[in-house]
Amino acid sequence: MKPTRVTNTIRSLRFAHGEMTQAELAERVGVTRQTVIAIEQGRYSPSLEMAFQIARVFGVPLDDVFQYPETEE
Amino acid sequence: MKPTRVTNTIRSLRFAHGEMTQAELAERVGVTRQTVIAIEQGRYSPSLEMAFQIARVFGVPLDDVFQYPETEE
DNA sequence: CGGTGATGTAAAGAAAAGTAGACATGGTGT
DNA sequence: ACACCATGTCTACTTTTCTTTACATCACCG
Repeated sequence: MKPTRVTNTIRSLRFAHGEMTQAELAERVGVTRQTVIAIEQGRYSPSLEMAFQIARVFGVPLDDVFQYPETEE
Repeated sequence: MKPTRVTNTIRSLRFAHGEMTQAELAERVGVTRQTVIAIEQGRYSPSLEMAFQIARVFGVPLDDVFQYPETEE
């Protein structure tokens, strides 16, 4: 399982939105808590669909949640 | 295989960028031509990582390439 | 006509993402 | 001490994404 290059600010956004728990975010997005943990820790990059859903929960554009660094293979 | 809710403007962007072929886009993004075809046709939504790479090839923000409709479960 | 390049389809399989359940830990509150 | 809750880990499993190969079609050009 290669770690993804995509980083995110989910943890900050959760706290900025009323101490939202991982479980609550998972439920709102429609995935399991396991998945939220893995994404938040950057263990793998989510599907584009899930990325959009997460951004929507926080009411921010996708780029505010996920960042992609310069291409350095 | 449920079709994704995510739509995209890859085809237009390819033509807007000097008649770029699917094969060339695939090579630039680092995936196969098959994958480009499937994404372009919306048969499934790409990984967030690939979405970022495609946007980068065209030099536009991710939202210019991919759109996510209102949540209608 | 024959050849080439761009696009599309299909199937098998590998790889990554996502699920489900069990269990561990640290904090907080009673 | 005990219960509770949020977080995290692990394993095994299913689903989706992506690859590889092969072949079909269409337009264009010689």
